[in-house]
Amino acid sequence: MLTQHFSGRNLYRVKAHNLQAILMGLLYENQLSRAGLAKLTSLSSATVTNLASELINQEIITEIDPPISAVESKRGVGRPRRMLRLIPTARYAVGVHIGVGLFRVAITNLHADIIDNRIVEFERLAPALDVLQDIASTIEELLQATSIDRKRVLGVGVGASGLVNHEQGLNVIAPRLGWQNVYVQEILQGKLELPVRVDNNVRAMAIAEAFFGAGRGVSVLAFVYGRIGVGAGFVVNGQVYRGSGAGAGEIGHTIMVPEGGLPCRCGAEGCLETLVTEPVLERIAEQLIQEYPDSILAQYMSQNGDSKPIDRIFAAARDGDQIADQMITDQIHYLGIAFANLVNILNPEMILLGGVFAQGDDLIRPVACKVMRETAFSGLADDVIVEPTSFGWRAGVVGAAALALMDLFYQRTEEA
Amino acid sequence: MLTQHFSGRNLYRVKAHNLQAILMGLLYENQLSRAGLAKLTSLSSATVTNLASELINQEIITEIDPPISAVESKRGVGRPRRMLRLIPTARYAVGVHIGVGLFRVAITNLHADIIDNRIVEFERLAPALDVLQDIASTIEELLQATSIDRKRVLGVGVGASGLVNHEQGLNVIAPRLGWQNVYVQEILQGKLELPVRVDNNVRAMAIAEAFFGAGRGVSVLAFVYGRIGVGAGFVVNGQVYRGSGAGAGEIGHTIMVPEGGLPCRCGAEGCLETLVTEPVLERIAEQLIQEYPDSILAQYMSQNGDSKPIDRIFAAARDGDQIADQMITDQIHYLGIAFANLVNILNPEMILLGGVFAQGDDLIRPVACKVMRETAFSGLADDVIVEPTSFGWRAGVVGAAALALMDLFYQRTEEA
DNA sequence: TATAATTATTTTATTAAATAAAAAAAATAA
DNA sequence: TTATTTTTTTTATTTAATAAAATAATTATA
Repeated sequence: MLTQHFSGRNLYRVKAHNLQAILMGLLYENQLSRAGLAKLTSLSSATVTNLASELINQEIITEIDPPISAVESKRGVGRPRRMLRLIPTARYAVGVHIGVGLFRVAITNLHADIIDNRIVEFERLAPALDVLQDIASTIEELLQATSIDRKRVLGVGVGASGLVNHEQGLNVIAPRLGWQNVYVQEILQGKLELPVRVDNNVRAMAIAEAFFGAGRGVSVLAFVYGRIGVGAGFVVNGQVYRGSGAGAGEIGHTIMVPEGGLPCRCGAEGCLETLVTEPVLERIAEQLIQEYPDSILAQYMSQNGDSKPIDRIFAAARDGDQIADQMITDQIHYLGIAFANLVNILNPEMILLGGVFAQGDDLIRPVACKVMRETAFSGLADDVIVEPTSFGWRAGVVGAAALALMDLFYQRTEEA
Repeated sequence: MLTQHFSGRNLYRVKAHNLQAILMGLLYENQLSRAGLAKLTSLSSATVTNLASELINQEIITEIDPPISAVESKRGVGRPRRMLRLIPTARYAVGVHIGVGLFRVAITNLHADIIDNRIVEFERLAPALDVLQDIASTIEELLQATSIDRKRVLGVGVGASGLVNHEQGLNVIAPRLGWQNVYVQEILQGKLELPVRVDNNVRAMAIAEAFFGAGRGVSVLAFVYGRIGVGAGFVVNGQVYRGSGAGAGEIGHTIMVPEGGLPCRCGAEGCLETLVTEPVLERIAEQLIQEYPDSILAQYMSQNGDSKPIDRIFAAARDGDQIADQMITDQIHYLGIAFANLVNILNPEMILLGGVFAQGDDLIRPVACKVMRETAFSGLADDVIVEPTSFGWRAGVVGAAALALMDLFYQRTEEA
């Protein structure tokens, strides 16, 4: 049952909320005077003074030394303001991104900047418990290596793939790992003496962007990630949108071709995932090089080297291969339609791209945007900002750390 | 810019919030003791006593007379609780549903029960100002007729069709009325001495269901309305979801057939609206009766009488016409896919149907549900509750009144 | 039947927190 | 030098919630 809108506000929760409003204000604006904070939060200046000095005593925020130069940007009459800012190293968070056969662990400061990180491979079908044990050990090792005071570590955020129930910290199903009903939060919390929060990894990336990346201040943000599957995460008015159960954002399984579409591993036919993922693009490229053995594409694909097939496809398209370019255009057309559908339903202000969509941004974005704007209802997509993720391949770990930062620091709701 | 999560909590806002938590609790539970309210809101019983007596003095809530009969349901030891409940007639709200060539006005009490209502036709392409003048006069007339004290009327809610910006009270575009950028709120507020709130009419219906109808207590509610077009409204955790601009819920223009779909009046091809609206079903029925002139469908369609063609189509299907039944199944198949897409993206707990979808509920719902459950990702739709609207044809006006009730009473956020 | 136990509500005194108003601080402008 | 302006801090006050105690109204039990 839903109880949010019945819940009263106790006084200590008011203070906690106001402290967090100040922290969020400083996170968002980077530096702000007490007067500026009072205006932003609509609290009185006296209250801001009090709350700020509390945060200064706790060494979470600090006054910035006044600029020595008199040639300061905009200086007016009156007592000069003293700017406040967060001390980014006051607290830390650990982020864990669980990929397919590989996990990444990073420790970040309050700005979600990575201090140090580890990448560890694991057997794709290893038991969940073994992988989680591995993760726990890696976190311990990372904490040792960075010699960060454990008391300053807020906790661990985990971005897992598949359906994840954030409230229960439960990875309901992760098809590609063969995981089912893994209580990640409980298990990891047992191994580490730290609070743990778990969410879907794409949702975590959306959180990172909404509070620490390109999506700061955006009212409705959609993050769309494509790799082996396609998923989306939404942040609405500074709140993560998770749906009623575990499963908002499964955009990869929206039906694009209701008749005669390719079968998807989910059982349905014509899902977006059958059209625009990394394996799909690779498979089509393989077919094309049979048909056009003299193309740049065929040449690039057969070369030796470390680069992944998808990178070669993008490289071929960039180097003028019409076949590859047309193939990408044809397939990404469907991504554009998916974006239009997203716009029609959710009306986001911004769509950010991750994974292969970010890797091939120069090839993918123009096509997807054009189709989206042509297709969406009555100019609804005209002002939608579409950009690649600001975190590159780090989106996963930064997202997981951001999840911990929001849940355990900036928007913490648990009782003291 | 987005400022919600920076805003501090002033003390008077705390009290206002707690008063509203009590009102929402009583709205939701119908009757509740002070102790029950304390538990629900997590406020102390002393606080509940104080706030409740304030509301009793204002004659907004009242104590229920204790049951005379000793054979009361569940009675335990201890001092018996005194139940509190809303006085539904303490305040009233006016709802206005602007349809195509027809508007409905109703006045409701705090439970969104209709006290009295009017239905007025207007020329479909009449200037917006004339229609709004008509609406204002009808409201005045209704207030006169019911002789309700104007001081007890909270305000007017308006459900308009097309894109509506709630914040600005602006009907951005209403294609079927030829309206563009009509400042409905400003105009009506000028004509009436009452606060006015405007929103999209389907969104208004969602609000009605979420707070006064079948969707009470539902975490994520989607209301899907079909008539001449198809639209949706969402209520998430007791908050209306409106998107970043005016346009969340334009589900009718999501693309169902990306290749070879029928052209839609919106310019795109293969929109849901080209497949499952009232005019589309009628058009296909017309074609079918050419082909099958001896069918029940043909017979019903050619009969004299007042009933609308769509009712005859449904009647034919109900009376065993295979042609009509198959046609409905074929078309509603797409509605099922649209539901699956909605489930994949938003993961609602409940989907409520309005308009033709409610009229033909017995024929439509089983098909749409079946397809939805078969198509949605990994059992995500298994627990989704699908039902027809609990307000029938009143959904529009009740929705508009509900909008006013929420904005101006139960969830009012404006400063005192 | 009297008394104990239980639960709900109200009252009283206290506490937490925000804030208005005044004061102080630190600059520029006249 | 003095006035003005703006920011910050301090002081006194106000608002609102709440803990604890008291009261009320019942059932259970001796």
